[in-house]
Amino acid sequence: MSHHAIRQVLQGVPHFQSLRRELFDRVVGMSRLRVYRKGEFVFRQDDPCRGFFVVRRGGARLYRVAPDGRERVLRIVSPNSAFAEAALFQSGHYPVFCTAVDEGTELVEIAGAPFLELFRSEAALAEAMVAGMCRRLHGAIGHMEELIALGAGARLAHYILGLPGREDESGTFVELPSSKKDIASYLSVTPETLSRLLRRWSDLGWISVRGSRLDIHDAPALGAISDGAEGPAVKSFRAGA
Amino acid sequence: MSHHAIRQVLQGVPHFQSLRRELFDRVVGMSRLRVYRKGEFVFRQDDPCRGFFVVRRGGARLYRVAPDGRERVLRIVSPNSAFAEAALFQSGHYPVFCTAVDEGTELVEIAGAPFLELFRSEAALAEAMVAGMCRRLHGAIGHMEELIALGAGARLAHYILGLPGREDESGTFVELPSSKKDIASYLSVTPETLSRLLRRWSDLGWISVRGSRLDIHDAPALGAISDGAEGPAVKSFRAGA
DNA sequence: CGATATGTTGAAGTTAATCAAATCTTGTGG
DNA sequence: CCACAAGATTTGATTAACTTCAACATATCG
Repeated sequence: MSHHAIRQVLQGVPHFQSLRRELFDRVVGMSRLRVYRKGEFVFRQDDPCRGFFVVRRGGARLYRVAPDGRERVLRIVSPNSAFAEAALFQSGHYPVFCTAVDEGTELVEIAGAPFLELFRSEAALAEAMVAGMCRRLHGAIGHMEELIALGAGARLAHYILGLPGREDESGTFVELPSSKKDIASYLSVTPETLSRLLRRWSDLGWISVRGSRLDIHDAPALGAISDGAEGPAVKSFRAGA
Repeated sequence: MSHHAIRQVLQGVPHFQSLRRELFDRVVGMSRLRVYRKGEFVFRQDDPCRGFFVVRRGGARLYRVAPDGRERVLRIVSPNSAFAEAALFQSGHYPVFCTAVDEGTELVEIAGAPFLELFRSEAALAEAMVAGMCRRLHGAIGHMEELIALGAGARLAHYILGLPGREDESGTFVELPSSKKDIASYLSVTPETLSRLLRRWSDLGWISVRGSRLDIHDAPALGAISDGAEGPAVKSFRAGA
């Protein structure tokens, strides 16, 4: 029975934290769990929006394709995070493409129409959703600032430090949530540059790279880089007004 | 009597479009109009959030200040647009600084507390707000994509073409909504680079620059630039999956 | 086990930042 | 109304970061 799994996943999502039992159950009732193969499309740009999603296992890769075929990864969604909620309230079409990162990726899909209905009748849900979106908005702005103001090295360092770290007998490490190609696209650098940066830090003894696993040996050093040390960064201008 | 002015301004804002008369009147009732001097602070980062704003005349300049004093313009708000709504639902503190762009800038301030109360009790308002925020979110993501994927020239061209164009006996023109220094900061280029780009296009006969007024003589050429022609742009990668 | 995609490394070219300094604006006090 | 000071804008020369191009190495999948 997947209801239990669905319940478990949705409980972990901020959107539904403050929801009273009865409403939460209704949301669970309008949801279903689906398993995807690696690279399988979850939806395509301009598809009509059937609902939004929460990741249970694996990952979702949101990206856009330019007219000339180049693609840009906008977000890599990890377990327990929601995505595509905004599409519900917009044009009713998904504004991006979405594929599964790993074989066996599991997503909970919350049906759009019934959810919208519930949304309209329940202020608590509305407020929780709005709060969640504000968070996302600020996240996007933060990412934006990062990407623009800082050099490639700072972006990568910041990104790595932002990944959920795990512990091990060999120390702290993080797992890249997708291929290095995608990470590079997300950070808006070429795969070559990404590779070279990892290499440099590896040579400096700050990290070790084994496939998609990065062992962090000197987080403070990365922190310094991520705060603008070293990189080019637009030195911008001093206050005024 | 400023109520008429307030009513007039708020009617033009998407957030309140779908509101029935009675609710709209209540929103008007919790708003006040205020005039600012050039460069005057509207609020500072971390100030407690008293409410949010709509521009009636002039402009609002939202920016952040880095620890070392450098500032970055995140948004320049023009008449009939709202800002700082997100702060209401977040921590209750403004996440940025805001100053008035022009002498005599007029802003409508909608008081936060009563508005939130109304928001909680009125699903229609909630939905309109959410829709507005989704728009903003997509706007931010769009801006982000621009800033990152495209070169300085493409960003500027795109920005210019996005400004509201006016007509004149001498043709089409746009008015920069703030100083070139601020525009440069917003586009994340140095003032020097901005100046050089305008110069180049001016030499090519595509535009004429007279202070903050730009006459557009060859919009298609700018359009080509803004679509990635010329610029460096991360040539990224071809499809897959 | 071979084919295709991903990741790595090296050399060269370009964009845009930085540094330095001149010129133009704007607001102020005389 | 004019001279001056402060800031904004422009221009030139230099420099560094990152992309691009090319080629090799390593995975991954059928």
